[in-house]
Amino acid sequence: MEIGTRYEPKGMEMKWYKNWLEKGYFTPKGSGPKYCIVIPPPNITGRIHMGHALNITIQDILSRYKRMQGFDVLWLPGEDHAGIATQTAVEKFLSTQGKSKRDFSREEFLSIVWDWANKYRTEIKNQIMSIGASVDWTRERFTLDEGLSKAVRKVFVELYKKGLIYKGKYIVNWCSRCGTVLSDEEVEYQEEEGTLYYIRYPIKEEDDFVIIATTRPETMLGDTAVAVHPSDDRYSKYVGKVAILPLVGRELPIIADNYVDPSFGTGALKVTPAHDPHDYLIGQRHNLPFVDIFDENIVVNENGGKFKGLTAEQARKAIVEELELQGYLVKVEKLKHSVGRCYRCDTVIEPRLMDQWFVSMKPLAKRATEAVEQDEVKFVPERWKKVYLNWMYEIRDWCISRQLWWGHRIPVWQCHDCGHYNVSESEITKCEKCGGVNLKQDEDVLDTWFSSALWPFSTMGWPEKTADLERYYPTDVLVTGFDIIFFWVARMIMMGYEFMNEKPFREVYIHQLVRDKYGRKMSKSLGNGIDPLEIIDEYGADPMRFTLAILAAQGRDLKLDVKFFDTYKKFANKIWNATRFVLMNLDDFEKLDINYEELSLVDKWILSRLHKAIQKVTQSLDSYDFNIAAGEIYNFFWDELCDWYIEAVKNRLKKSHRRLVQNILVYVLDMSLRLLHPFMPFLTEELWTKLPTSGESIVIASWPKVNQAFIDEISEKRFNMIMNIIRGVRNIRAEVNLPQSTKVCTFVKGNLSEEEQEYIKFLGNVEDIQFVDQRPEQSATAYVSIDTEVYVSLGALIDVENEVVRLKKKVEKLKNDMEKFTKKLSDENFLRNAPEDIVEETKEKQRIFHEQIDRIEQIISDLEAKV
RNA sequence: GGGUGCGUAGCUCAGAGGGAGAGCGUCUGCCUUACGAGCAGAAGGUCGUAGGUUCAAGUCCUGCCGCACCCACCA
Repeated sequence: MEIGTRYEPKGMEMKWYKNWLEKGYFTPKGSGPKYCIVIPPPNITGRIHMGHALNITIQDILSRYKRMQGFDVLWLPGEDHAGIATQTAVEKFLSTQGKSKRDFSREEFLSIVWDWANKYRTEIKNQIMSIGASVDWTRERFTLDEGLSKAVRKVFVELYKKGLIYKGKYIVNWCSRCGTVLSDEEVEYQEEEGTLYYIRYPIKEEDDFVIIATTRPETMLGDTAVAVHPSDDRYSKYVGKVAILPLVGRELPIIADNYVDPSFGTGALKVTPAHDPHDYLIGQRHNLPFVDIFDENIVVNENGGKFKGLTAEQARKAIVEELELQGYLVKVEKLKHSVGRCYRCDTVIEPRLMDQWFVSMKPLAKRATEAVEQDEVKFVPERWKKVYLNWMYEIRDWCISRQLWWGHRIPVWQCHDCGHYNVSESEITKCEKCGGVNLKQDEDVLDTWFSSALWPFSTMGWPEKTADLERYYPTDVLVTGFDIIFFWVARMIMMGYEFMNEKPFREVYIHQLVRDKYGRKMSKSLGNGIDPLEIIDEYGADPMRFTLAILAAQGRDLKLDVKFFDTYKKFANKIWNATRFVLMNLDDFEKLDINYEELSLVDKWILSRLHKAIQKVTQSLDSYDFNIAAGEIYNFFWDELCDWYIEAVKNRLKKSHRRLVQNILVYVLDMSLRLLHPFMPFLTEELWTKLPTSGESIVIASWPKVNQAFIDEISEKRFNMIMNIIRGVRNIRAEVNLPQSTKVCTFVKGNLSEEEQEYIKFLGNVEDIQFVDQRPEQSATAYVSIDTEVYVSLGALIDVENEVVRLKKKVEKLKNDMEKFTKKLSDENFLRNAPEDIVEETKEKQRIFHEQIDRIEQIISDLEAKV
């Protein structure tokens, strides 16, 4: 069968993907041992990025590997409606058309977002397909599907009934751009250079004052107290007195509270209970008034008097000017402090006192914490366990209401007559408490992560008792990045135990974050993103996948440089051409029952190497060491199979060994392609199906098993020697500047079989091998071991001085290496304490070095005698 | 303040108790009929630093120096 001369991924990939879908390989059969992964649903905000590509590649490697191992694999796909992110994206889109959300009713706006969602879902689906993901599309889910929405409502209602959901007025994080509150996790803190303002607050009816320090002078409009530490002598005389708020005139009690740090600023704190979480607590403790000075756009409201209508920033400027003018401003200092910003739009977060819905987390956290402590749910790499646990130990309540339109509307109908919250899974028209019909559903939607938390079971049909839940829950592994351990992983574990009474997954594999080649986060603003679709287009999905896999060591970051893709595209091409070579030599192929004893040395060598590779790849995949698995197959295929085995058998294919060699080649190639398939599904399918021994599809081919009978240390050792002899011969040619195409003659002291001589002649480009008792004149030393020495006849080309220098260098190196062993062996403690096999091994190595050095030194002194 | 990870070849990174590895880059040869997206050969490292454990330390422990990051606090 003929194939083209170059690896060309275009066209080939989608052809196979369609074929796989038609054959239904990705839909599990529903019987036998199962393996299940649910995909982390991508947001429908746009294109997938490299992080998704890595995430999907890893899951696909696992899925395909397990499928080949005979597991009934379900990899369940879907997308996330991504509340804030999507609404922001749509609003941005509308603004390019000169429109805004306010131009539409809620229903109209939602219909626009639904169009958007449908469009991007299709696009993302295509993108996932183009990577080659073997997901079961017949089970695709979306977080806003009716079924999943039902699950969301049921969970809300049940948590409410258990008293784990409550509504209350607390300080929350407000993003004025998004127009919604955020959970604590959605706020990202950054160190920023700020200013600390020292302001004089006069004492009422006294000619005295206290100085407070603040980074946010504008919030003084909402001050309702001044606080000092109870044991701060500097201020004890003021406690109980009243300060006058400059510019405003409000009377502020001076109170003592332990929260105040006497060493910060002046040790006196202005208390703004409505705009700072700590001040809020102080306000509660001391029963202070709460004065909210901002509206929803963080513009000063009527409580700000003459500053009304100014943004926070403008207000700060105006207030500072005014303070200075009136002599209240004492001094300003630079101060580094951290500022919270919205994780979606980077707007500065304003703490505000608002009435919101919360989930009480401590009760939910209990089992989810124990489960991870006891490794019922295991983190890989293990260090993330600690990160998870630390967060769980300190868990705080979760603000789940969002002032958005896009999402799951909160299933609460408040009665206008009696104020009762009617919490219900379905629309309610009559108040269950007072019977009134004046009900209004809560305007807010739920945090997008609320539905994500249910993903492992809601996608399988919960709350119905479905066959899928029965069979596939709990899932086997969750593959995700560390950045969403708190957002998502922790919450899934909590919800899984709460509603399924069972963990959602046995293991959590945490992979790296993909960064650019300088280690920076890939972002739109930096323009340093690498678009997986462009990479697929230019290099192919298989090389991209292989690149990501081989870089996926268990670290924190994956620094990605586009040039890596080129390297592994070359590898794909190598696989392509190696297969092409094999196929070109199969015109008269006939399958043989191979008798191992009949095999030649190279055959035994490659089979041994193959089975060791099978072992290593299998073990590495079992432990999520994708980089090791990929590296192993890369080296085996390129170095051993292509550069040695195929090179060696080129000659043998012409001879009477042809049949046998064809069979070994096909076998080794077949097994190699299977090992490669999880990494490079398209290429391996394309090539494997062309092999004479192949079946219907490599997707459903069985995973290679290690056959101990093929592991043959003796043949490996012997062929290793042959390789070293050949390298030695080539080396000498390079040393004396002979082209490798120049045939040379060699002399051998020792024993080599006919077959071994054949390899040396063919691969070393050696014309003739003569056996001798000692080194002949005018020859260079290519190889020296205890029982075998190989010399290359150079005739007049030999430069004795050069040869001496070369050998001396070699001896030097050998001596250096031997030194370590000699040292060890002369150490009594080593001999006494080291395990016997190590001592023996060391002695043996030392002996080998010693003899080699002896031999070469003798050769050197012979040569020197002649000069 | 609490925690995590990382310092190994010029670059990017593997390796985690017994002779320092890969890819890229560099240098030298090769128009060898599968592949120049290739083949052969070579140069290049006191494994951040100081101690400790051990017969034996890139590898385990401790301190230090650098670089990232997470959590909490930040008037």
